Amino acid sequence: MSWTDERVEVLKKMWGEGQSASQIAKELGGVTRNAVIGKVHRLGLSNRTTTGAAKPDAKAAAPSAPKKPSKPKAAPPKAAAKVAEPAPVAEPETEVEVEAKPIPKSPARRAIIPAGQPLPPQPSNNEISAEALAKVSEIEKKAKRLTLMELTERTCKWPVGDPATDDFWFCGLPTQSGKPYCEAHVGVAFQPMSSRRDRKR
DNA sequence: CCCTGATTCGC
DNA sequence: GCGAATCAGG
Repeated sequence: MSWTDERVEVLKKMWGEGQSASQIAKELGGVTRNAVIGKVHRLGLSNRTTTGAAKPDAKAAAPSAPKKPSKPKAAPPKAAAKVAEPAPVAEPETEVEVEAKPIPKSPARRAIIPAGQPLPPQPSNNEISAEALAKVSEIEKKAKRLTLMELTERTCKWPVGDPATDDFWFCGLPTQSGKPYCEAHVGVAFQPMSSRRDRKR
């Protein structure tokens, strides 16, 4: 695989969105996360302040080559700008000036749940600790939002949203330990059967 | 152990 | 330029 313009585009986009290198690699396919990281660095976009990492001195000591500030090249000859630019169909338009940039987000709410389908383990307001619930909604902001295909053995499989809706995804955060869910979701998924007071014993 | 990104260096 | 190997941190 090679770094075509499209692939670089995806790389830039996802990296900008804060996706991890491994996720980007999976998305692109045919490359490892190392490749992605290498490319990211070569492209010059690196800083993102996530997990600390940067040890110039370790095994191979070759510190005599400082950084060279990349030259700001402007005006790439290649036609770019295809990001979400739909339908270049021939249009009898007289004005090309269309600066209307509506938010691409159009949540068409239609929460329709197929009857008879077992609902996902969404936390009902039962006896789940308020803390756990709060924690859940908290981490859902940071969820990886994986699709079904992207789930692995160690990604949280907690479903979020309605399966019948567009915004349905899986948490995707790292599982805590052999559990199918991340820490926060484990908290609400596995209730320590508390309500079971020793009835007759 | 799992993950993360950073760096080096042979290709 | 590329990315596996390696390192280092969480």
